Amino acid sequence: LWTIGELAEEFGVTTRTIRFYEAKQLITPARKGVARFYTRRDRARLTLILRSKNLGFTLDEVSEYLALYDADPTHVTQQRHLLTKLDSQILTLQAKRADLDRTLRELKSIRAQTVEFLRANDEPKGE
Amino acid sequence: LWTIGELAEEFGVTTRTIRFYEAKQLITPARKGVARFYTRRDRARLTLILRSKNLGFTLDEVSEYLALYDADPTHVTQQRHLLTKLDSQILTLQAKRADLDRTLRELKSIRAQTVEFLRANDEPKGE
DNA sequence: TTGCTCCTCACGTCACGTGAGGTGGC
DNA sequence: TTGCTCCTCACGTCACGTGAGGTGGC
Repeated sequence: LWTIGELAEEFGVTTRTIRFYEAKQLITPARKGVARFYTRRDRARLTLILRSKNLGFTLDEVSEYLALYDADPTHVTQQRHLLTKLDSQILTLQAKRADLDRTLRELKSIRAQTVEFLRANDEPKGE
Repeated sequence: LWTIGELAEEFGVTTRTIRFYEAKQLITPARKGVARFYTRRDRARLTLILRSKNLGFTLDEVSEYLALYDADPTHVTQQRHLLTKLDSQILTLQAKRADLDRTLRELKSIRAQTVEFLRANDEPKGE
């Protein structure tokens, strides 16, 4: 079991952030007295939350996303619904990756031009 | 020249969003009377703003990013500063892409398992 | 005159940041 | 007793959303 401070430091977020996710019912830690204690499952969910947020999803979307992981594989209709959500999520992420790659190419191009400029205008003061 | 409504529809944002970027001094459209009119330069900046935001940057960061595009290539020290910023931005984006690829692989794995489950449990009702 | 798009406040929302003030166990 | 970490309000902030009420030109 981990304390909120340990988790916060390990994941590079504030304790406020972790408590906020609890208020949104994304994580439900155990209590000993008034203090919170987190299990391995809570840590796994926090990993998924932070990664999803880093990809630009809202906490409502993350909530649905977490449900995909918890999905009970009993009912076929449920699984068909899951498949639809997965496909749409995958398309969204692929579009985002295309944006990201385009921006990276542009930045690298600007970088190359800058390096070339510096090479050309480098004043050999030390000689 | 474009009106704010034309730009909003073309870029899939609200007019409120475009006016907000003006308040943050990211875009400075011309005025005819009280109405705003946007040039090709304004459109180009809006493209960069929206793409950067989609990658998770704040408007303050976008403001710096736009400055990289406008950077006057006259002074060497300025260019060295630009190079530092470019390298840090490139590293950030590469980390983000790693996160994105990891998530995509996981979603595709869950998808494959779901498809397999549906294949195995498919009830041949129509026969 | 009626529609349409434009405008300026201004309050609401989401995801936290940031103190304020207080409690519990080594 | 002093430190440290934990706690619960509660107001502030950022990037807009969402009306409220009003103006201008085809």
